[in-house]
Amino acid sequence: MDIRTLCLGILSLGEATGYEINKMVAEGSFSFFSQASFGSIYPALTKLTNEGLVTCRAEPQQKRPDKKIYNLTKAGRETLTQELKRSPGPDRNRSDFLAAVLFAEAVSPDRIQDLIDDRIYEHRHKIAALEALLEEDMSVGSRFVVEYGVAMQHTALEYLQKQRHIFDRAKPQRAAPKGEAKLAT
Amino acid sequence: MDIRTLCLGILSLGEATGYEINKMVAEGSFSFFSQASFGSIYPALTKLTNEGLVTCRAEPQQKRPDKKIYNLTKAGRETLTQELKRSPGPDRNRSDFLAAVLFAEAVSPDRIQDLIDDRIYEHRHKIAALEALLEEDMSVGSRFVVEYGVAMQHTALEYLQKQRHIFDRAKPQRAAPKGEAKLAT
DNA sequence: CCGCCCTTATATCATATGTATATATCCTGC
DNA sequence: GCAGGATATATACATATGATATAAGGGCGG
Repeated sequence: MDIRTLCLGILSLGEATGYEINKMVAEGSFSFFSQASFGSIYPALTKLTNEGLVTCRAEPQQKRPDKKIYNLTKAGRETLTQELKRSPGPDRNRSDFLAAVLFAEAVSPDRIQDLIDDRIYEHRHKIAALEALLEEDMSVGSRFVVEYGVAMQHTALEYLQKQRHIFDRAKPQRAAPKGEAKLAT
Repeated sequence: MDIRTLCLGILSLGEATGYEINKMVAEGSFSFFSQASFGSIYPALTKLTNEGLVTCRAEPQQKRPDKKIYNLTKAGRETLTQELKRSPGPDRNRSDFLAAVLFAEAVSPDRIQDLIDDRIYEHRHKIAALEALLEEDMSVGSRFVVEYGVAMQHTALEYLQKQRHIFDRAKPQRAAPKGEAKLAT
């Protein structure tokens, strides 16, 4: 799903400005499954406006750039519906933490415990933040997504707590993990 | 973590060609936490070679382009070690599935059950593939990463199985999930 | 037994995206 | 009183993705 479709989807839930979309994606409940920034959101909204998939209404503000409030058009809603008919691509998870653990094993094994302990601390904070968010009112879909996030965070936390000692006496290992197995799909 | 550092990390586990690195990242145990393709790997290796962080040795082949086998240099190993001293950035998870569920709620609620059922099917396959992979020999770090993946897949599967009916009678909802809550970090 | 697709192996190009910065003002906390 | 963050848009630059090119061999179905 590209940023254009993401913007279409967010606007299907109600009008918004580019700034608000960025906030939702960067820190709101959308931050679980998407990621985008000004540099991609503003151009995407401009393009969508030119293509007639969204409308843009400027609201003047004092001593500040005009708010540009975007709304989905009928054509935009149809484009989104078409897009959702296609089966979603696979998840793409990027974790510098897991990479760091795997590489630290070969290069600086002393670092692994710190890496894991810091991560446990972060998971606890994230879980607290998500559970606070769940107190608020939200749609069935939003709650589904946030609770999904909570479940994943809990699993990661428990895994790290259980496994944190497995590297204790491990010597640096040089055996290359092979990529033969067909996991992808 | 950029692709350059990823390549450095993979090469710290043993020499490899660009093609092999791609395979590891696309389908091997690295596919859990990273992703990259030819278009980024080949330029990264070329740049690393020019900077003296890796060496490149060409191995002639018959009727096929020469294999270019890359090795980490001492400088490369030091650069990687330095990089690993910095605390890893937050995970970035992109899930078209979760986005589709959230957006389908507003635009085509009938689609949600199919989306979830397809996803349950995919999770079961992925778990089977990962458990097969665990039968093989691998380093402590690789096993740590793959088992982490299995745990996450199990949680996602169970969550979907438990929650798959919550959308049953849900009407399309328009309430915009707000991005106010401070989750990010 | 012929075509089609997959694998091996490199490489590049157009486009999409992320990072950092620019601009300008107000508010909050120290 | 001032640093830093929030509000709000925008763009330049570097990097990443996805598709395509080249070239040959093997396997499999029709």
